[in-house]
Amino acid sequence: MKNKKNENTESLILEAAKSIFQTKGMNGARMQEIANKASINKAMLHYYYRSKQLLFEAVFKNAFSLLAPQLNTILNDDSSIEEKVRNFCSNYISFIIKHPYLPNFIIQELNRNPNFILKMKDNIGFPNTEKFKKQVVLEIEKGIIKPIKGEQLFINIMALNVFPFVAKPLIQTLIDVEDEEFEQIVEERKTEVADFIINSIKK
Amino acid sequence: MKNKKNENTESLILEAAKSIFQTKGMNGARMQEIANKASINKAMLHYYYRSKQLLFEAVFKNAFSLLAPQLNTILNDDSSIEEKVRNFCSNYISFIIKHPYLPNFIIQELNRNPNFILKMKDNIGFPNTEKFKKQVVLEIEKGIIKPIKGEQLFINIMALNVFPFVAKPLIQTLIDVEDEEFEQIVEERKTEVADFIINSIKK
DNA sequence: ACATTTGTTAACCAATTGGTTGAACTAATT
DNA sequence: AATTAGTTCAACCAATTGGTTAACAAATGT
Repeated sequence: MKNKKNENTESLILEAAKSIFQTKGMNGARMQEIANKASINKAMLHYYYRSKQLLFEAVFKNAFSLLAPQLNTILNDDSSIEEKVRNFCSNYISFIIKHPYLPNFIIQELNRNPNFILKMKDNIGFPNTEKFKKQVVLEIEKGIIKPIKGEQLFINIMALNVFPFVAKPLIQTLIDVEDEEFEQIVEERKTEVADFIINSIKK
Repeated sequence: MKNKKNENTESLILEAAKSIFQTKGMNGARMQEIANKASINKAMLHYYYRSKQLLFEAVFKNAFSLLAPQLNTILNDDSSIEEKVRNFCSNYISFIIKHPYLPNFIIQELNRNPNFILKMKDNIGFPNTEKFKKQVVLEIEKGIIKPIKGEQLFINIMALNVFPFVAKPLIQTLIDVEDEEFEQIVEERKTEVADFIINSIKK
């Protein structure tokens, strides 16, 4: 076997890189800062990941592979729209509270380099909205929910869940609350958002 | 009087800086690139704005002063909640279509430096949600709308309007549509979002 | 035991980048 | 015409930064 430090160092680097990239972005992150965080020499970053770009891509893929399964719960689950919405809002907000920088990181870096997501699309497990859209059509036909395009409903669900995390500094200042109260408001949204959506679409 | 080129160059720089900063952010922007865009020498940027930081702040304030009045329409207007929501969704989405990079720019840079917004707070015209919150309480008492916290309703309105622009690359890939169709979906949201909100809160 | 591979570091390098300088240019003012 | 004040530029500078190198240390295999 190899040096046992090997695996240790590699994941140590990834963890440090995750933390720096997710808070400062590709452009704001410094290789030296990542090395410091991992308590190793800067040359090691290149030894294990060759370049800043490749290290960044490793972090990004790692982040996206964490997010994708969350989205798939609402897209591929077999329960009713109402159940899915209630489940998703609660679980997804819990998930983001645990990974607060994640959605913003992904959104920001995809804006910086939009065709970067194409590399992800090939992976199995990449979220697909087809099943969800069909289900929306079906429940409308059955008279369970009011007419709405699947795409619009999906965007609304995402927006209501994710936006408070992405725009936290702006929103927090606009509604003039401190951290503690903001966290409480976000916590409330686990059910608040679900109710808001169901109220709107349920017949 | 001074050289008449003066004012011209200064606003030329601001326009170029706006374009570069809003697409690449503070960290991604290069002074040389801004100078190129303005077709002037790099030294001129420092002659008129002293430093990258100050040039950036000028751009940021400019952007924020464009956004603030938009928010104030829904916060300070005297019409009913329903009217305000319908008006705001239509006007705000039209506004962002004209300035597509603006919301993301503001959100991104506030995440990078959260206490930057405090400098804005002093300015008159900084959006304040007090009146809106009172109106929500009032319309609930009158039985016009269902119970909901003003803060939550405000966050929902913002989220549904802004999120598609902020997360465009992600959403567009997830729902698998090309630019043209995405623009059409966004256009639909001028009324779609308003209906969605009203449906949810109207008694 | 010894050679080879793998892991780690300090020092170094070339390119980039924000910022400065001093001279040249322009247009009012005296 | 000379002076003055503001404007513009080419060249330069120091610091930062991603990346490399060469030597050393620690495992591993034979």
